[in-house]
Amino acid sequence: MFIQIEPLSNVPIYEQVTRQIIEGIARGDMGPGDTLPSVRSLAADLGVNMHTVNKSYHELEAKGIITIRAKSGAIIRSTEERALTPEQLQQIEKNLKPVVAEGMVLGATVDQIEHMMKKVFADLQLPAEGV
Amino acid sequence: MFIQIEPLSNVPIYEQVTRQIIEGIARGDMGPGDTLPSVRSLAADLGVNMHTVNKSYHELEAKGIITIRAKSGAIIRSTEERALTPEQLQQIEKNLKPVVAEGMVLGATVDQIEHMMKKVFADLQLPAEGV
Amino acid sequence: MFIQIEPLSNVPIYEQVTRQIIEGIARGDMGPGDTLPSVRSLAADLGVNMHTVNKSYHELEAKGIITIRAKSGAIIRSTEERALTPEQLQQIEKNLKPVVAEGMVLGATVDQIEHMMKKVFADLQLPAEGV
Amino acid sequence: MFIQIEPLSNVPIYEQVTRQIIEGIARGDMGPGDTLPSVRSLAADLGVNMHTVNKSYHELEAKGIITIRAKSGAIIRSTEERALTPEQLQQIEKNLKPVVAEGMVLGATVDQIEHMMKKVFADLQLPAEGV
DNA sequence: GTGGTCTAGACCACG
DNA sequence: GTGGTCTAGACCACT
Repeated sequence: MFIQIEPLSNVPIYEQVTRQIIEGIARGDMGPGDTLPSVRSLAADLGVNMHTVNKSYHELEAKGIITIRAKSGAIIRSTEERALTPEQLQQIEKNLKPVVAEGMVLGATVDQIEHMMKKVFADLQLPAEGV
Repeated sequence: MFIQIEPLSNVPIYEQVTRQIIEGIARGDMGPGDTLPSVRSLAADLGVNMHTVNKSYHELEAKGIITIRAKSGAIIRSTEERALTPEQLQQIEKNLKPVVAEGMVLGATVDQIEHMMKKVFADLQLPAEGV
Repeated sequence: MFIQIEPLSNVPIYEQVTRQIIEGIARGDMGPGDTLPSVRSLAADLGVNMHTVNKSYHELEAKGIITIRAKSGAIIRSTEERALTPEQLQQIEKNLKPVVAEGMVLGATVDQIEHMMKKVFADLQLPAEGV
Repeated sequence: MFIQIEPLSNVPIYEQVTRQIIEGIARGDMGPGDTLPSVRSLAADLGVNMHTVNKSYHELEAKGIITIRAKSGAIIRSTEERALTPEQLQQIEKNLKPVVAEGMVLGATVDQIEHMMKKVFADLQLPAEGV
């Protein structure tokens, strides 16, 4: 598994797990239909408690990214199953805003921020169209 | 003051204050050399605890955005004073990444995310060059 | 067979089987004296484990709805054989209560809930007397 | 507090807590704006673990019935805030169905089931219009 | 072997 | 004092 935990981070461990699984899916490491490792095995891999991973999986389910089949495992949903609601788009904007604002205030130019954006797309192996 | 607190949000109040001050500066509502309201008056305005605003100001100072001078108040530093370090640029990328990744996995297209980016720039009254 | 399994549901598969057999009987698809398919054939039909169907049949027997005779199969009992005890009536009320209460708290009107009730009766092809 | 836990029940404790809080709200024991007891105090009252009550509260939040304000408490939302979606109405029907079907198969008449319905409404102190 | 539930007890951040 | 997070370890139900 490709997940790296930073125990000292302010970001809760379960949130770190959630994010890195999302990034793994975005990157194409895992895709729709694939099964996530069992909560216990992933917990053992990461050296964290089972409940921590469990919470992460339930967060992913709440976001509509995976489906948890009791006693059977967690499966990545297909993009078709996941409807992108206007609320979700708005949420993306809401999440983007403070990051951009802080960057600007710290002295970053629009160009620099867009360059960061390109790097993120590249890291997710996505074509950064027209950026 | 232009700050709106959402008491129901998961985001801590002090963090909401911090972000909105940053957005206010990015938007040009306030600029270098300006003095932030006193901790007490802002706390009274927002109806929150004094300690909450105090924590927010200290967070802004830690980010290098303001300077707190005992008794004379909190002053916004000029952009020249604030050096944009490579570490800070990297931090922006690090903050951008999970937002973008989640958007992609939820089914947003690169175009949609870039559109959100444009809206954020527009909201911050910044020219979105070449986007 | 008319049974549809939803593998993603939180409701255990054996419980889904049990409910749908009950609904089938209520709907009149099958009646007293009829024999349920063998555990093996139904399990094969549904693509589930034999034990799962077996558990469902034993649940139906415990509820007094069918009689399991070793080797000759599971037979639906007649309504006369099944005595409706006061305890069972009370159990119905107990099961109804949380459903109704949640509906009300979520903002449903009495009329809306009664309308749902009518739809359920209609779906079970029963005359909804005086509702 | 009016909650009674049945430790032997198949229904999980956290679910029993959830249901009885919902019934309490439906009954008018508590209303919009009221604060639920803290997870720790309710847990102590009921003789269960804090996490069990915590899970119940989060279930109530997911249903849209309460809002959890971190470090401040859980508040009952007003009915206006809670939009009754068509999905929720359909869910009520889906929950009602197996209960009614089982009643019918066990030999209950439509009248008897509607009588149970009346009793439930009465218990929730609601006018059972035209039933 | 899986996730679900539950307990006990700990430390932290927020207000 | 509140909820949030995390750990450790247990038993159960389902497949």
